[in-house]
Amino acid sequence: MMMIMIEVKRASSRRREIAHMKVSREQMVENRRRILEAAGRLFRARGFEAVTVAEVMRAAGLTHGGFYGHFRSKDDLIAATLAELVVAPEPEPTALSDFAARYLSPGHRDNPGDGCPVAALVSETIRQAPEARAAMTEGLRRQIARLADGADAVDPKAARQAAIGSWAAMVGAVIFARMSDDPDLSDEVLAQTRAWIARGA
Amino acid sequence: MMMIMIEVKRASSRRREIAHMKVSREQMVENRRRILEAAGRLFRARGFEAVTVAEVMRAAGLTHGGFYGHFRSKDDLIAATLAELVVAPEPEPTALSDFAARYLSPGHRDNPGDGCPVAALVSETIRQAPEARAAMTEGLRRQIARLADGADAVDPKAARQAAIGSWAAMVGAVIFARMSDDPDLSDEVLAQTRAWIARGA
DNA sequence: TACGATACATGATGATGATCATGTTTAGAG
DNA sequence: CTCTAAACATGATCATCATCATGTATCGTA
Repeated sequence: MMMIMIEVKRASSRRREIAHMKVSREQMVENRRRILEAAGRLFRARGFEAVTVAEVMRAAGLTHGGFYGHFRSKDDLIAATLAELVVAPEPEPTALSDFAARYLSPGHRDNPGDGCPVAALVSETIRQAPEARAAMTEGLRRQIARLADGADAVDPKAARQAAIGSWAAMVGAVIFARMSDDPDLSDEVLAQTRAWIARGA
Repeated sequence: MMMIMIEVKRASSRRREIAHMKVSREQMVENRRRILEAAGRLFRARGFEAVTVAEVMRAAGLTHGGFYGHFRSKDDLIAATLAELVVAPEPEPTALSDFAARYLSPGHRDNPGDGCPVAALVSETIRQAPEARAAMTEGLRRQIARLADGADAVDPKAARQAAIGSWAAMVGAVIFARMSDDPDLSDEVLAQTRAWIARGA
């Protein structure tokens, strides 16, 4: 859930130094990583549509022209970013209630850019290209499995039900909390959802 | 949750008949209603960004030029549409479990255009103008109150907690179900969330 | 009944942003 | 050490909108 901050200043000055330069193979790999990292942060913070290709490249310390050397299209970048964010990470086992406590915290609500990509992007992913939906669907499968492992239920069926219900509630609650323009209601949604989940985990 | 279908064909031919015509006061009121109706359907089906002003007007049987006689801007239309969809309707009392059963049905999942505006649009509303967020927040308040009324809980505190937790789970589950490209997983999310809510309602 | 305001149609305008075209330079093959 | 292809920068292009400008015909007032 946390994110490595990249040094934008450094990247920016580096760009000047290496202007008009073919870059080493490892530098290119590093550049691709930066692009995905920047895209992950920007997409989560502002959504797929609102973020421009040029902006992602700038945040990665490059200019817009080089983009199509790394990705076929913006759709391609979106799919790759989702794959990176939701299917690449190794799932760590966690107790469901611990996870819910962190997930439903004001800190998470207030920092979408380095928060859960599902809460930030599921809804938009509905209308994205098949590859993007596939990545998000795979992420959903894994998250359900992970939470079912961390649920203390009597049997696997009950664990899976708790995982699905709790996960839906967590994501819904964070979306509500981010949308609300009333801070008290926002806090209440987080706290009550957490209590509601604890009651049945 | 249901919607009145407007006769697009009829509206379209009517447009031809009344080309270049100042319209009666009641016709203008009717036109505004049609615009909001069309916007409600299109926004829910495809999101705020993907729908163009011209398209809304066309669906309402008019052309793009007249739009600014009714609304100050597209943002203004968005706010007005949300107000219409989520705060205007008179809340009918419903048992929470009955409501959840309808809400978590495949029929609702498969017809966003005449389905719940919250499931379709909360997430995008986070980045909309203050008026839009205010309308959606007010809708959230009312829905929580309505569901709390319909919950059979021992005390009002428990009812409110059940309302918030269940509502977050319902919206999250419908979003998941719409996003999933795996029909089995999609169905499972709906069914399990419904069971999970029933367990604690 | 005549006229002025208005509701809408048609046709710009201007900005934005994805994608392409071209140039420069050096990494890395030979 | 040479050359060539690659990687990125700069500068188009082209489409898509939101919004504005103008014209027309009728509604509703006087």
